[in-house]
Amino acid sequence: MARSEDGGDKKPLERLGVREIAKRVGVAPMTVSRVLSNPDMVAPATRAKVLEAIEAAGFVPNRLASSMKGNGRIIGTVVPPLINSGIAEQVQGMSDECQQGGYSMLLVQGEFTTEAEESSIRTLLGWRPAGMILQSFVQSEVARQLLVSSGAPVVEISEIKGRQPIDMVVGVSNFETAYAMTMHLAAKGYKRIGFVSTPIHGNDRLQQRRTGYHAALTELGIENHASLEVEVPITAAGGAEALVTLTERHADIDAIFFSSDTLAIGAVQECHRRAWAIPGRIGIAGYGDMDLAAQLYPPLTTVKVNRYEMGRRAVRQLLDRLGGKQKLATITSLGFEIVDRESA
Amino acid sequence: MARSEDGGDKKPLERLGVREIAKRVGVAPMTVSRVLSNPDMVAPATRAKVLEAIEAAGFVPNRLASSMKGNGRIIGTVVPPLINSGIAEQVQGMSDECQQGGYSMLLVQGEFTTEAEESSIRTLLGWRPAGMILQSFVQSEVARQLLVSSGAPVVEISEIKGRQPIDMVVGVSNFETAYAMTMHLAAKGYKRIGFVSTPIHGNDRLQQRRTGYHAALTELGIENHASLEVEVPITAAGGAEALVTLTERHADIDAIFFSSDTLAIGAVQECHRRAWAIPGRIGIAGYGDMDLAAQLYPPLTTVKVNRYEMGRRAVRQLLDRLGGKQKLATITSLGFEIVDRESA
DNA sequence: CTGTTAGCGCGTTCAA
DNA sequence: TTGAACGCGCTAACAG
Repeated sequence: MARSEDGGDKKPLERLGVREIAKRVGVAPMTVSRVLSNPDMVAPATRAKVLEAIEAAGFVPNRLASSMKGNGRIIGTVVPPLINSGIAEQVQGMSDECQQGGYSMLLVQGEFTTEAEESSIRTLLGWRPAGMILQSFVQSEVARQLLVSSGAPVVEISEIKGRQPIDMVVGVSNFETAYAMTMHLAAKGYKRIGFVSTPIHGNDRLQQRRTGYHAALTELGIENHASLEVEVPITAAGGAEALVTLTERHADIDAIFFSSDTLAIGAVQECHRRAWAIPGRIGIAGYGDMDLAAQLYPPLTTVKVNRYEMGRRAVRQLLDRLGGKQKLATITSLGFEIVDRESA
Repeated sequence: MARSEDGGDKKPLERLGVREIAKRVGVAPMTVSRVLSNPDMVAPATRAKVLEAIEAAGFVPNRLASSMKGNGRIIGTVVPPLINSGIAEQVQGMSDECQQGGYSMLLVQGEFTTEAEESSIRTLLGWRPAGMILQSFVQSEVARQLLVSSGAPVVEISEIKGRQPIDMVVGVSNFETAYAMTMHLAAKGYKRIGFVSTPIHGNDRLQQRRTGYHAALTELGIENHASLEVEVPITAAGGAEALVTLTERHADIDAIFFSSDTLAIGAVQECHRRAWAIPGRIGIAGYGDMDLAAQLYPPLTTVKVNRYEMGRRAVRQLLDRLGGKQKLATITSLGFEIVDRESA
C-alpha cells in the first residue's frame, strides 16, 4: 500500500529528526529548528529548501523534546463525567481555544473524590503542562501544594467567590444565579419552591447554588424546610424521581428549581406521564440552558450560563499569562441570564 | 501561604529531578529511576528512603523525559464536536480505560474537514503517542501515510466494513442497525418511513446508516424517494425542523427514523406542540439510546449502541497491542439492540 | 543569517 | 543490588 519510490527516503518517524533533515539539506540542525519555530530568522531560500525536505520526508517534529527545553505546549485539565453535565460544552470551548493558540489538551476525566483528584493532578503535572485548568476548587491540600510548586498558571473554573483560589478563577457567581432564579419564581407568584440538585458534597458550585436558594427564601420570608430539597443522580430519571419525592412530601409544592436542565427535563417528562399541566399544576425551572431547553414542550425556564465561553476564557487566561501579559484579572466573572420561558 | 519550613527543601518542580533526589538520599540517579519504574529491583531499605525523599520534596517524575526514552504513555485522539453527539460517552469510555492502563489522553476536538483532520493528526503525532484513536475513517491520504509511518497502533472507531482500515477498527455495522430499525418499523405496520440525519458528507457511519435504510426499503418493495430524506444540524431544533419539512412534503408519511436521539427528541417536542399523537399521528424512532430516551414521553424507540464500551474497547485494543498481545482482532464488532418503546 | 556547544531529565547498557 | 556513562531530539545562548 505504502509507496516507496516517491522521492525522499521515508525512514520511520522514530528515526527522523532535525539532525537527519539538516543532513539531507546540508545545513545545521539549528537551522531546521529555526524554520520550525522562528521561520523569519532564516533566509527565504534556505527556508524553502528545508521545508521541502521536511515535507518529502514526512517529518513531524518531536514535541516531547521541545517541551523539555522549556516551551511546553500542553494544557492539562481534569473534568467531571462528561455525560449529561454540560461539561462537554466547556471542554469544547477549551479545546477550540487551545488549538487556536497552538496548545494541546491533555484531558483526565474522573469522579471528584479527593484521592482521585490528587492522583489525576499528579499525573497531569508529570507532563509538565504549560498550564492547568481545574473544575471546582481543588480540595486536596497536597494537590494544591503540587500545583503551586509546579509553577504553572492555574485556572479554576468554579464559584468565583469563597475559598482562596490557587491562582486564577473563571466562573459565575452560582450564589447569584440561584438567588436570582428563586426570586424570579417568587415574583411569578410561586409560594412553595423546592430545590433539587445532584450530589452537593465537594462541589462548591452546587453548594453556592443551594445557599443562594436559601438566601432568597429567607429574604422572602418563606419557611425554609430542608424537606423541600433532594439530591438525585444527574440523569433524567433522577429528575423524575425528585419530582415524585417532593410532591409526595409536600402536596402544596408549586414549583421546583432543578440545579441542572437534565434533571428538569426528566421532571417535565414525568409530568407528562401524569398529565400534570406545566406550569398549571407545577412550575419547573432548570439550570444551564442546554440545547434542548428551548425546544422542550413546554419550553424550559432556566438559568443560562455560557459554558463554552467559560472554557474558552479559562484557556485565554492561561495563554495571556504565558504570553507575559501584565495586569491579568485574578477573577473572571461571566454573566448569566434568567431565561423566562413557559415551564415556570 | 506556602509553608517553607516543613522538612525537605521545596525547589520548584522545574528544578527537581531524579538527580536531585538521588543526591539528597545519597544514591545514584539510576536508583531513583528504578524505584519509580521497577521497584522490585531495589532493596526495600533503599527504596523506602528514596520514596520518602520523593514525598518530602513533592517530586513528580517528568514523563516527557521518560517518553523520549521510548515508553510513551500518551493516547492521542481526535473527535467530532462533543455536544449532542453521544461522543461524550465514548470519550468517557476512552478516558476511563486510559487511566486504568496508566496512559494519558490527548484530545483534539474538531470539525471533520480533510484539512482539519490532517492538521489535528499531525499535531497529535508530534507528541509521539503510543497509540491513536480516530473517528470515522481517516480521509486525508497524507494523514494516513503519517499514521502508518508513525509506527503507532491505530484504532478507527467507525463503520466496521468498507474501506481498508489503517490498522484496527472498533464499531458496529451501521448498515445492519439502520436496516434492522427500518425493518422493525415496517413490521410494526408503517408504510411510509422517512429518514433524517445530520450531514452525511464525509461520515461513513451515516452513509452506512442511510444505505441500510435504503436496502430495507428496497427489500420491502417500498418506493424509495429521495424526498423522504433530509439532513439537518445535530440539534433538537434540527429534529423539529425535519419533522415539519417531511410531513409537509408527504402528508402520508407515518414514521420517521432519525439518525440520532437528539434529533428524534426534538421532533417529539414538535409533535407535542402540534398536539400530534405519537405514535398515532406519526411514529418516531431514534438512534443511540441516550439517557433521556427511556424517560421521554412517550418513551423513545431507538437503536441502542454502547458508545461507552466502544471507547473502552478501542483503548483496550491499543493497550493489548502495546502489551505485545498476539492474535489481536483487526475488527471488533460490538452488538446493537433495537429498543422497542412506545414512540413507534 | 547560520553554525557550535551544551544540556533538558530520564532510562538503557554495561560494569562493579 | 547499585553505579557511571551515554544519548534520546530539540533549542538557548553565544559565536562567527
